[in-house]
Amino acid sequence: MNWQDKLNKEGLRLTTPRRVVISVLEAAGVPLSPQTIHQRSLDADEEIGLVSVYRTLEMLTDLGLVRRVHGHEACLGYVLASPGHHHHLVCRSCSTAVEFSGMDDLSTLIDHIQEETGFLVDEHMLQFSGLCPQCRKRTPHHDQD
Amino acid sequence: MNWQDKLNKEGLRLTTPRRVVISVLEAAGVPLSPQTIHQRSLDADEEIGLVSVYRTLEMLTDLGLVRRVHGHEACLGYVLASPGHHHHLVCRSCSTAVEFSGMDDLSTLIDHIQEETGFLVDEHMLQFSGLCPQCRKRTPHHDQD
DNA sequence: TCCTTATTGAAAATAGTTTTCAATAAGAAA
DNA sequence: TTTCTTATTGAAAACTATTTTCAATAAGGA
Ligand SMILES: [Mn+2]
Ligand SMILES: [Mn+2]
Ligand SMILES: [Zn+2]
Ligand SMILES: [Zn+2]
Repeated sequence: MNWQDKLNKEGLRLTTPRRVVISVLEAAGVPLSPQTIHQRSLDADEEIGLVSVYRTLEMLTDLGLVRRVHGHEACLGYVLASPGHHHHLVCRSCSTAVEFSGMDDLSTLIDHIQEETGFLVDEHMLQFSGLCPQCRKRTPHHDQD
Repeated sequence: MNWQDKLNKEGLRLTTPRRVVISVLEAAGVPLSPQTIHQRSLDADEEIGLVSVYRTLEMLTDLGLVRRVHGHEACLGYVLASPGHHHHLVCRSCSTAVEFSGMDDLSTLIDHIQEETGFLVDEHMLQFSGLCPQCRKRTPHHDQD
């Protein structure tokens, strides 16, 4: 299903600002902040308002089509996300972001935590960072620690 | 080692604002925002500046004595942290935060991700939320889903 | 007790995000 | 295609969070 249908199905309209935000995110493939998305759309001679960037990101996040990616310190930005439960792995050198599920290993961990703490665990946030294959080549090797 | 020594060891001074921030965090046991910490210190008749709260939190975070806790949407706040690598589990009802390590299960997951993606994974952020034992009792039961 | 300097806090500056509201344009219907 | 409804836009203002500046203060070693 294309973007037009995805939005119309929800009674939403595929407008120029929304088209532009989506295409900037598609072209980037790395997490981008609202400001950066806005700047890149201006660079592409698409004069949309920063407010619309915020509103589009919120809307797409609600639909599960975009996801926030966080670092230890702050929110790194927004990336297009495929539907369903998964997590992101971000390269600390070039910011390339890839998705993974990791369901099986995590459920083992969650079971252990529930037993140890007595908590009922129903939500989690998990993100990894490291070096992508390309950036590993450029960086001097370290032995695994 | 007490707080006095922990700070002096680094050439830092244990001042009134720092003492107050620490005692508010100790009394709370749940993640608190800078604003909340400031308000609670005023409530306790300790008139410190909000700026000092920010500066103290940054300093303690750098020393690894305090940790930021995040939700999917935003930063939930700061909690005292024991030294070393671990994660937090936060109750979505009463905000109680407990620590856990989960090293073993995670390293299995990390190995899988490294094999699948070719990334070198060297950092991660993992946080769980759910219901603590007390809050489970107060809440109508749901079967595990 | 003295002295050095790390630290404080009021104020201003900066940054990020949300609200408001009249004008506009998407897309369903005719 | 044209019309009509209303979801959406964007400039401006409001709001909130955080950082910087700098003269005054106080921590703690000497
Ligand atoms: Mn998961
Ligand atoms: Mn870990
Ligand atoms: Zn990379
Ligand atoms: Zn609870």
